Amino acid sequence: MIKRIKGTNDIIENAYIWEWVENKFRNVAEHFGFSEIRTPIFEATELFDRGVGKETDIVQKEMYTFEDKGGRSVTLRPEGTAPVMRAFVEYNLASKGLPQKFFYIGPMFRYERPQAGRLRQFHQYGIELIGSSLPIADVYTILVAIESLKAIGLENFKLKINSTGCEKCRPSYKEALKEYYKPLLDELCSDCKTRYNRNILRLLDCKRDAEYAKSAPNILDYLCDDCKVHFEELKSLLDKLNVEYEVDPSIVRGLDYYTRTVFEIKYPLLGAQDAIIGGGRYDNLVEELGGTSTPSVGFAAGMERIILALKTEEKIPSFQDVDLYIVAVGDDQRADVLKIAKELSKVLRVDVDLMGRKVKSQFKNASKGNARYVLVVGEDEVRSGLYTLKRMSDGTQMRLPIDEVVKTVKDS
RNA sequence: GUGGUUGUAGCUCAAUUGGUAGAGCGUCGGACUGUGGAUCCGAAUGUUGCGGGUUCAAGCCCCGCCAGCCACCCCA
Repeated sequence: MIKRIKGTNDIIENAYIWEWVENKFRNVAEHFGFSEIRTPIFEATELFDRGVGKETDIVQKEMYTFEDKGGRSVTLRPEGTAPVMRAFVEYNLASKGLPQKFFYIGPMFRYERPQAGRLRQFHQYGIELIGSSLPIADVYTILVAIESLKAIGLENFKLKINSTGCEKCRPSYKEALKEYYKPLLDELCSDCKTRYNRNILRLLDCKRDAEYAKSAPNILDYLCDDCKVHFEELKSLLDKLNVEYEVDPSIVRGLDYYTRTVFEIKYPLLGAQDAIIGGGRYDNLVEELGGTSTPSVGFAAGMERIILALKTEEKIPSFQDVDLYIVAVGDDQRADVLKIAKELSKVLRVDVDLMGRKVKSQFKNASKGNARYVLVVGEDEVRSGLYTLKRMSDGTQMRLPIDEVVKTVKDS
């Protein structure tokens, strides 16, 4: 038997949940003035090397990279921001005026060890707000994130924010961290030892060495004046909007492009993979990709994790499969049933028996499929034009002409 | 990539000191020849995750692989 690839999923009975969540998110993004962008699933490898950062774990060990038949190095996208920004630069979208606001929903690929809430093909919903350096843009982005979660009825999530500074102040902070950790180096875990040189910021969110991180220097004490003002304004705006948040200096994103604001929305009930949204500001990314410097903010939301969270709150709506199941009493009525189904399918969700079942089994089938109504088509009905309509919730029956049937089913 | 743990019917699980695989649910059919969700009766279904080894005999013991889950790691 051929089985699915490790770390991938087939969405079979839950597809309607996905559709429902996607529609809610799409709707929120559009109501905040974002328009959808669809970029390719694979890109030149160089895009992620430069955008996400060569030293990041994503690029170092998690990308699906291969050579195509033309000898190009190609990579299945591990995240959505770099491709959107590539398109922004490639089509010179800045010329249409700023800001540009995009959202996307689609599959991403990372070669990781799978576990619940972490897949090799997973799906993200995200937005990019391109062109504004002001804190109101950060807040707007955070609002879209929160309103998206609220739109699907999610409640037990927590917003955490932090600032990672900019190219002016981050170096001095990194120095301070190196000073702090230098004498501790021997006691750190092996991962942290390599991170010490490669990306010292990541020492802060290591779970094993969390104790050391507690008394480590705090980035907020090292911010330059501009970054400090930006962060203060962000917080005061959030306060004015009554958005609850927690400042958490251990929030360090794993992608190199972040500057200043970073935030995470956590859903603690999910266990180890509890970050359902991650985002922040990336003021240098456009320039890194060869465009003219354009400050931007955005976030990415993990669809699988959000749907898991939704399940813990039992907020998933039930799905009504069928409005009207049309029963053929005898084989002579099969064609009549098809004819009626063809017409009514224009306005109702209909279903019919395709297995040659007897009346009783057709009813059983209608029940199983949660049909709200059953229409019985027998010799009598065809002759008189008066069809038997049964409401399944209480079993009441009536005889009606077809247009009355449609009206009754639609109006209830 | 590291460590731990699990893998038996579509699902949840059972199978004595190794003795040749079973129950509930679900599916399908019948009781009810034009009426569902209840009840009763009946039926079908497994290369015991895969491959090898030990043994007269392996679901059970041993080795390898694969997959799921948990933690690390990573991050959404």
